[in-house]
Amino acid sequence: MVDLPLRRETLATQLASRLTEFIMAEGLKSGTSLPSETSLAVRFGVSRPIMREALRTLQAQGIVTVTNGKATTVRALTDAPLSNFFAWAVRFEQTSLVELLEVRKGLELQSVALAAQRRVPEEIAALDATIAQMAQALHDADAYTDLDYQLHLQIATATHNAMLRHLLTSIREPFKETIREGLRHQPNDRANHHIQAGHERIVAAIRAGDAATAVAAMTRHLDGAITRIRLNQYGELERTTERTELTELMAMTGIRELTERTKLTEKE
Amino acid sequence: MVDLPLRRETLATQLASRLTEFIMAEGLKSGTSLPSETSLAVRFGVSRPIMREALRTLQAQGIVTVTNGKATTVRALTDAPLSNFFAWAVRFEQTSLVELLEVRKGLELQSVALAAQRRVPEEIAALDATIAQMAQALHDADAYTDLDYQLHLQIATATHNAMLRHLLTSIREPFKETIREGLRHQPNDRANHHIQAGHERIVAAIRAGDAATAVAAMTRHLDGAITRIRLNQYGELERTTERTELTELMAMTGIRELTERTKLTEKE
DNA sequence: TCTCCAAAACCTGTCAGATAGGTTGACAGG
DNA sequence: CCTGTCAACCTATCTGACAGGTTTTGGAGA
Repeated sequence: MVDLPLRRETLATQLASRLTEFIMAEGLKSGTSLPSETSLAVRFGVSRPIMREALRTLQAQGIVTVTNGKATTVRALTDAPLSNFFAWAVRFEQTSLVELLEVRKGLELQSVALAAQRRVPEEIAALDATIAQMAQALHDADAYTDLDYQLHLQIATATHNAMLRHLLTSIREPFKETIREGLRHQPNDRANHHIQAGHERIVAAIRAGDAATAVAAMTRHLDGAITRIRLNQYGELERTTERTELTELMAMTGIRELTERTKLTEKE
Repeated sequence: MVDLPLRRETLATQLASRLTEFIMAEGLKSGTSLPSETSLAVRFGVSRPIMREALRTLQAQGIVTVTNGKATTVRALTDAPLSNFFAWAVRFEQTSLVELLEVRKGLELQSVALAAQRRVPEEIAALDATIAQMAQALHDADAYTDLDYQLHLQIATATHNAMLRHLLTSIREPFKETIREGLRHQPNDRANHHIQAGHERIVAAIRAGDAATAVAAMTRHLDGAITRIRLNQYGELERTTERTELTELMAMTGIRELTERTKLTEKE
């Protein structure tokens, strides 16, 4: 006798799978309407509430859009599910921003590399425009943060890899508020100019189509920072030479007390 | 007059947000039980079906586990939502495996780099054990595929970055079946040994704690392959020298007709 | 008094039926 | 041709009920 329970999945869970198969089988493209809840419920032999639970699952997975009054439609791929995931991972404190930043580093490096290889003139122009705006927003933390976000997004777009762009967009969101806070509490001219210089180096390399240099610049922009956090954990902050980069990193990761210590050190 | 619609969100959608806030506010850790659907429905002033729809949303987001008979519990972070996302992106044909492979490259490079820096003796031992098994499974496509998956997972684990591991695990799933198929249809001794040698180089660098070499080895394992796909698109396959690496890549991306052409070329 | 088992209590799973409210298109009237 | 109204259809939400799995508890038996 087997003691393995059969069909442990609820109807709604099974339905969710069936519905995605249904969408695939019918070859429904994004924007296409699904049959009404009632007819779907009849077709799959379940009650309407159960069908609704299944549709909510698909909605949460970003597969369909449900609107009152209209028919449910198939949705184009969005980064909403990814954003949700990263946001929850951080909020639930099962993932630190440092961990996320390490992942982001891998993605950003691949991003600049591909961007340098594939950018078209319009994308270069857009990058230049953003850089110019950033130069004028050096003292406006809010504006600068938004432009920074925009710049990295434009780089990701220049890769012509939608999945990479989705991931970078989503993974960056949890940082956004923290970066802004960091910049607000630390209006440091030297640091700001240093950050801006880094951005310009990256864009210049992309413009030149020089992937290796672009990666190097982005690495300098992100990498050293991560290791310096760890150095600091071992009490070796004082030996760190390039404090401005450290400052930038702290702004990104929201490590406040470290910021305070740096300020003190700098005043001496 | 503003033409912004007011409160377009459904009760269930709003509830999903409220529930995550509720979980956070109560400081519920993974494994903790939530109140019953009925009591939650009463507490938030909605009917039970609506509360169920909200809980299904959280379930789809991987935040809770709903089990018949038991109370709903808060769930530890899983890669299920990510796997879902990547699988759907590929199945819905909005993302190509090449795009996914480019993303994966960024993650894998960061993965080996961190693994080389942070691996502990037990992890080195595990990697060695897997490599040894792979050496003996060179002619068993199924076994080799599983071991390959296991190896990359072990590397990701050695980064001690759970988020990176989640992403790599999830992004790899869509490839799995394709890789297996590729290896099955192409029992090429030279190619197999070449793949195995690449794996051994990677593990050796990790063992030595040499991040740069590890990245180089992983790059050789993944990178050249991507560009060669593009070269082939421009009809320059014949000029490509290292065909075994190309073979490996095709197995990974499931480009079958390319495989056929390579075979023919090799026979000459 | 302690052990064990069965029933009760509680929980999720599912259904039927009904009402409210948003969306669209057709059609009549200006 | 434009406009306003109505009908048809769709999602949003609720009530109430029953089925079936899980845990708890209380009583019978040792």
